[in-house]
Amino acid sequence: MNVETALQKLKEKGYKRTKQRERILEIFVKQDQYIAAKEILKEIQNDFPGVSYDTIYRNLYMLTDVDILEATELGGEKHFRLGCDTHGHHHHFICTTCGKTKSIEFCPMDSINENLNGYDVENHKFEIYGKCPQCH
Amino acid sequence: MNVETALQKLKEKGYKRTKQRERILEIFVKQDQYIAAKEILKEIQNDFPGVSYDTIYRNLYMLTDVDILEATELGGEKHFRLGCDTHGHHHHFICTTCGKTKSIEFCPMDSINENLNGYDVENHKFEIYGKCPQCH
DNA sequence: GTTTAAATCGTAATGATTATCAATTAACTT
DNA sequence: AAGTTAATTGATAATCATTACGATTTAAAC
Ligand SMILES: [Mn+2]
Ligand SMILES: [Mn+2]
Ligand SMILES: [Zn+2]
Ligand SMILES: [Zn+2]
Repeated sequence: MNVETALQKLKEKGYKRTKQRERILEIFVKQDQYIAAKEILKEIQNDFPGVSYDTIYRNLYMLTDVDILEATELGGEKHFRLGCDTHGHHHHFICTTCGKTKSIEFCPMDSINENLNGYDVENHKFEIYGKCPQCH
Repeated sequence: MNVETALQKLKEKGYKRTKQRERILEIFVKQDQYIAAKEILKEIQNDFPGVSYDTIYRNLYMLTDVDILEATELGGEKHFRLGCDTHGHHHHFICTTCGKTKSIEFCPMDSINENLNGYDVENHKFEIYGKCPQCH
């Protein structure tokens, strides 16, 4: 997904177009990896020295909510990345050094034959952690 | 695993037997669910009004390190549970209301045929979240 | 250009986790 | 049983991510 597509999606949902949002989206579009909130803040401060953490988190959560970003918890911090829209539901290998990801086109839920009768499944997480070829 | 077995394991590793450790282990042995650090603190304060958070965390991490406990991140907080030693490597359904778990005797890594050549896999996480029959 | 609700900023509060260090204690030695 | 010592704990403060909030600004609709 590119920045304009994302901003279009936001417009349709009634969100305003702001310079800060554009900038946040640019950061994510550029890199295929999970990024922590403080890294986003740091990056944005180049253009907007006075950005508030409130602005960062509010937007990250909002963008996750409208499925533009994906979130996960890495090393006790929330990390975000641009959602993959080139294919369907899938999972990721995540490099514990640089945060780059590789898609895993396999969902273990499809293979679950455990008896989960009586259980209400709301969500699931399958992530593989390690070193990518560049960091290995 | 029971408290005495766990304490024996600690002894073999050179850790001392303390009342606080016994108490922490008792809590975990009693319940088949993920518990947050602050809940452990609260529980232990009944017997040791002055326990320090340092004692709680140090022990939880140490017990995880020697494979007596398992840890995971739930809702932004570290949670711990007694490791399952009745069967081999497996995963869990986790109730998002009460923290109780159900073993899932299936590991998606066994079914991974993705090409991960050049990637160094260190770890993986597969968890299913939802409501258990009691909380449903 | 006016209006208005959304968004941002500046700043403070919260809450979990980590760190420090003096005092205590379990386990070993004599 | 008393002495020794390193591990452990308690009291407390620091750190760090995240959340909260009122005042100000701004995007976008009219
Ligand atoms: Mn992907
Ligand atoms: Mn289990
Ligand atoms: Zn990498
Ligand atoms: Zn439950």
